[in-house]
Amino acid sequence: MATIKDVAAAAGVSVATVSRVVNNGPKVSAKNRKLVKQVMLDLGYRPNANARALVTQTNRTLGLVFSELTDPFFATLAGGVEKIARSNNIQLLISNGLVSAETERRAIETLLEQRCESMVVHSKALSEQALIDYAEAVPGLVLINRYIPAIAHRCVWLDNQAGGDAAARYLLSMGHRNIACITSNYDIEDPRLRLNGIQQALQQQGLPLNEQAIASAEPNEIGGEQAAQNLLARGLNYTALIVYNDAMASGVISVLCDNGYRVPEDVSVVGFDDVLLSRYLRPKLTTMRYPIEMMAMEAAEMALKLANQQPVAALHKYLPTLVKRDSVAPPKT
Amino acid sequence: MATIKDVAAAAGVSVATVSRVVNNGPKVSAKNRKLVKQVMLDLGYRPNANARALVTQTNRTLGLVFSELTDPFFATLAGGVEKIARSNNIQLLISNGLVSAETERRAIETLLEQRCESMVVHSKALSEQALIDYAEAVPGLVLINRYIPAIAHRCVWLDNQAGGDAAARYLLSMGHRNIACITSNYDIEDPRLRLNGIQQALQQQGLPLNEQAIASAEPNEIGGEQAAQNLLARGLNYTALIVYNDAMASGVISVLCDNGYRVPEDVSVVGFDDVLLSRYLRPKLTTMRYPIEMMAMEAAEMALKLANQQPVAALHKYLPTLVKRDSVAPPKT
DNA sequence: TTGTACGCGTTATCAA
DNA sequence: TTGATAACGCGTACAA
Repeated sequence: MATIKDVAAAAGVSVATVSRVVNNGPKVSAKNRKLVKQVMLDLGYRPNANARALVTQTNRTLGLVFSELTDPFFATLAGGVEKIARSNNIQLLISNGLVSAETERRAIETLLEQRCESMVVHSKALSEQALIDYAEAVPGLVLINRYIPAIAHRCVWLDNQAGGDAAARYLLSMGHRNIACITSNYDIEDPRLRLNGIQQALQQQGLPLNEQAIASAEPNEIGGEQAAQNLLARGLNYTALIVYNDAMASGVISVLCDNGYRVPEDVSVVGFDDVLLSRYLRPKLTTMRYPIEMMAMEAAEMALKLANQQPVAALHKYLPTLVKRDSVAPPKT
Repeated sequence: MATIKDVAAAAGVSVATVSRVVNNGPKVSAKNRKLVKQVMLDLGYRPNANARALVTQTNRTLGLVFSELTDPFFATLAGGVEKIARSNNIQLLISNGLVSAETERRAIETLLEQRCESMVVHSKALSEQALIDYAEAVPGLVLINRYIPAIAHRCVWLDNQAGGDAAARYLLSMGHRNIACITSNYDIEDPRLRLNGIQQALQQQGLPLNEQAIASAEPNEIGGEQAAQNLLARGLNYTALIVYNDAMASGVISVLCDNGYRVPEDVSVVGFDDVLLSRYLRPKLTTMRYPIEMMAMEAAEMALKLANQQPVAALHKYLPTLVKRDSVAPPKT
């Protein structure tokens, strides 16, 4: 591929002049500008971003580390980040963190090697200290969906416990007393916090949430099917189910229907996330809205600002809100 | 951030030695190797990928240009590419092409400036000639979901016409004679080809496909709803609908249900893509499977190989296959 | 086994 | 308005 030298030689000018026209520099004669532009076109010249990054010490790149492109929830997250990157003319570099601490670390390291000045990181497995260290090393790093007090202003997160609480309260207010949970079997804090919230709401009514009433599996459609089957196998006598996310909920409803249970007449179901899917399930899914796109956009904007030494607000906490649709009804009496 | 010089100075060795241990070079004493490694750790040294790319003339980066991270179909595509990139230890650079020729061009140009040696490109708006030119300039470029005869070996694509044909044939074989289409209003070849296939199958039975029986809208859930409403407004007297994709189909079914039509008892519906969603819709959606993840993986592998001057097969054509689920039944007589 | 020095493609400084 | 030229951080002949 043609370099700036090739262009300079072919145009009979110095590399400095070429560089000036490339960067719309001020001091270059109209004649030369036109000439150089033509030569660039002829030679198919494109400035080498690597060389440029080397000397300018900045590469207009936003790194995103997260786990699963294919999951609608994460896709929405990535979409939000991408929007901000694009509107700021910033390249998007994606690094997959899967779920393990080791891969998450590698994902961040890779981004570090690329010297991308801003990053939004979705990390569940890395320790708080590790993340704090990274945040210190990279001014433009912001955490999404995780709250670490020591670096609170670098975190954009959702109050999961409040979400669990709100879901449970809603069901209670509808008259449900036999409530079961289907949760994620990932060893991260989100499911624990949501469960805490649920438990708290139930306890306030003097209702326990015992082990028997909790089934866990992978947080996707298949997992939802499995967990629902397990619950069924134990003899289902609950009137309502709080499910970890909408993907699982779709699997749950599917199994419920296949086994002759009507939703919501026999069993009510509440999801979490409000992924697009939930509007097209039948019945339409009642769920806790997780404003992930907005959060992702804010995280990306923060990352860009921080990398530019601009200040950001101190608190970026979001609350899930209840979206009432058709999957909840009062229990049969 | 610490450079190789810093490390060399701190360790009291030359940059060459440091470089050797970074790259696991052969000739360096165990003592020095250990020493340097320790210093790198202390200083938090990370090799600068830009500088490295500059000298090695390769940056282990795979560029992906496509339109919509948020769309499950494209998310699956991106997921396939990501898998291959990750398993080959290659960075993923994402460039958004939206739908216009101009943005698609810019997306590719950006990747070009990054000097990523392999790219998988999903371009619908760019002209054949423009893509041929790019393919010539970048040996590791492969096109996905598009077929250009002149560079056939660089294309991974689906036979859309065969898909339309198969869907229509299936409906015909079930006894349907009044078939309508809901299609995408994007000005690209895919909807045209699928429609051609449908028309061809119908004509073989002496059935016309007139304008009245075609409604178009954006290829997503909302678009599906709108198109279905339009069809309804015209007075729906069809027994079966072939819909451009599963997302639209979910919107279509939703509107149908809301208006008292039962699927499939009153109206049969066939989708396209076999996105995960289709398994969780009620009724489960009968659809044409678009093996997009497999195709994306192949495209990524090809791109990597081509960038490495390794040969690839001449033909990469895929056929959609019918997935029978519950949204099609014989017409009422 | 180790170190010196050049070049990768740019930008930016300083003279001219 | 233009042109030499010194960085930027790294890999790698080549020499020691």
